[in-house]
Amino acid sequence: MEPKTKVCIFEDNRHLRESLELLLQVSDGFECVGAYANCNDLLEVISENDAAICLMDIEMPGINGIEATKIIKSKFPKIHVLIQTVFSNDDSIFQAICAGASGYLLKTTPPELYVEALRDIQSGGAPMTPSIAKRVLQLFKVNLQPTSDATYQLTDKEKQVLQQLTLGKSYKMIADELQISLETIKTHMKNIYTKLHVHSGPEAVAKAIQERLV
Amino acid sequence: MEPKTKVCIFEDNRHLRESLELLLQVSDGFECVGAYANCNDLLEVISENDAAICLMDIEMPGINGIEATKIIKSKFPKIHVLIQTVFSNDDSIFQAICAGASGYLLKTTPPELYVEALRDIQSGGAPMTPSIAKRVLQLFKVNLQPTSDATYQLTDKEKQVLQQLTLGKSYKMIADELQISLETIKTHMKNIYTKLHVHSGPEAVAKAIQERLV
DNA sequence: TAATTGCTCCCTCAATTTCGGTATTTACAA
DNA sequence: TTGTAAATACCGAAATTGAGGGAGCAATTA
Repeated sequence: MEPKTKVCIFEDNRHLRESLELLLQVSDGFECVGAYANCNDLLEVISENDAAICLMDIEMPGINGIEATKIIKSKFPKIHVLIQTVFSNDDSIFQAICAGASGYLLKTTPPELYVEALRDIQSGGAPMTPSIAKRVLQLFKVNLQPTSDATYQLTDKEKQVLQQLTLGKSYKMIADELQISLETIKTHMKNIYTKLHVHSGPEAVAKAIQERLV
Repeated sequence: MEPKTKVCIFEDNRHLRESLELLLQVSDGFECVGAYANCNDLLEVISENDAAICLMDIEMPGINGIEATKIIKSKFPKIHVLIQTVFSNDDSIFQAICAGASGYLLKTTPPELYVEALRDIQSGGAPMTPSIAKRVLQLFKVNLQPTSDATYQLTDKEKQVLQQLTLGKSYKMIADELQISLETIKTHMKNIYTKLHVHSGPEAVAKAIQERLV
C-alpha cells in the first residue's frame, strides 16, 4: 500500500475540525497527522507532525490563517497550505495569495470536494472554487488593465522610445539602439511629453509603467 | 419548464464540436444555438443566435479564440466566453484573462465538468481547472511580489526621495516637499543610484516601480 | 492636388541632472 | 569613548535633458 499524504488541520470550530479529521480518515491516500484549534505552537507542531499539506482556516483566535500561512511558507516553503474560510472578500483572497496559499476553498464546499482539492494540490494544481477564481481574475485585471493605451495616441516609434526609456536607457543609448539620431530621440521625447502631459523622464516612466503603456 | 441558457460553440475539430453539441443537447438547462468551425462570421452569428455563453477553442484557423474573445467582449460585454484549449502555456492564459474570458478549461476536462463549468459561469463564477488556477496565481505573484525591498538597504529618507521621484517631481520640487535643501536631494540621489546600481532618474523609477520599492 | 501624419534631422539655449569631492551634526552601538 | 550610519549641506564641472524653433520626406487621406 502506498504511503499516505500527511495532512494537518487548523480550525477553531471543534465540530468542523472533527468532521474534517474523520473525512481524512476515511479518504484514500490521506491521513490526518494533527488537528489544532489555533496556531499558537504552529512551528513546533508542523515540524513534529511532518505534514505535507495544511488545511488552514482563516478566522482563528490568536494567529490567523493568513499570518500562519506566511510563517509556514517562510520556514517550510514546500508545505502546501489550503485555505478554507467562510468569507470570500477580496482582501483576504489577495492576502492569502500573497502569503503563498496553494488553494482557497469556501466552507460551503461539499466534503468530497475537499478530498479532490487535496489531490489537486498533490498534482501541482491550485484548487479554488469558481467564485474564488472569479475574484482572483478580477483582482488580476484591476492590477493589470487600466491600460488606457489608445488614450494617449502614441505612435509606434514613440512607444519604442518610451519602452527603452523605461529600461533605463539614456537618449544616446536609445538612439544607438533604434539606429536613429540623438536629435530624433529628442523630438520623440518632446512629443511623448506633450501627449502624456509630463515634463521629465522619471515622470514619463512612472506613467508608462503604471498605466502599462509599454 | 424554465428557459434554457443559449450556448454556442466555436471549435474547429469536427468530432469534438459535435460531441460538445450532443453534450449540450442532453444537458439540463442548456441548449446549443450554434456550432462553428471558425470565427469568420463571428459578430453576425452571435448577434443572430443570441447566445449567453460561448464555448471557445483557442487554436482555430483564421481568427483565433483569444482574438475572438476580445471582439465578443468589446461588442457584447455581457456574453461569457469559456475558453477551452489543449495548451496551458502562461502566455495564452494571460492573454485569455486580459481578453476577458470567464473561464478556462483544458480539453482533458471530462464532459460532465463542462456542464458544471457552464453552471458555474451562470452563477457568476470563473471555472478553471486547478492546473490553470495554479498558473494564474503564479502569474499574479510574479506581477506582484518580487519586492526585494530589504535587498537594497535604502534608508527612510532615500525611500521618500525615490517615492517623490516616481511621482514625477524634480529635485527642486522634492526639496521643497521634504523641506530640505536641493543639495541634500542631490546627495540622496547619488546614494540611491549607488544602492540600486542605476545611473539615471528614469532607470531608478523603473526599478523602484517594478520591484515595488516604493 | 493639397493636406495631414509619422518619422527624420538640425540648431540654440537654459535648466537640470550626474558625479566627484568635502564636511557637519545627530544618534546609536561597541 | 570611539566608531559608524544617517541625514544634512555645499562646491563645481561635465553631461544630459527639456523646450523652443524650423524643415525635409514618404505615405496616406481628403
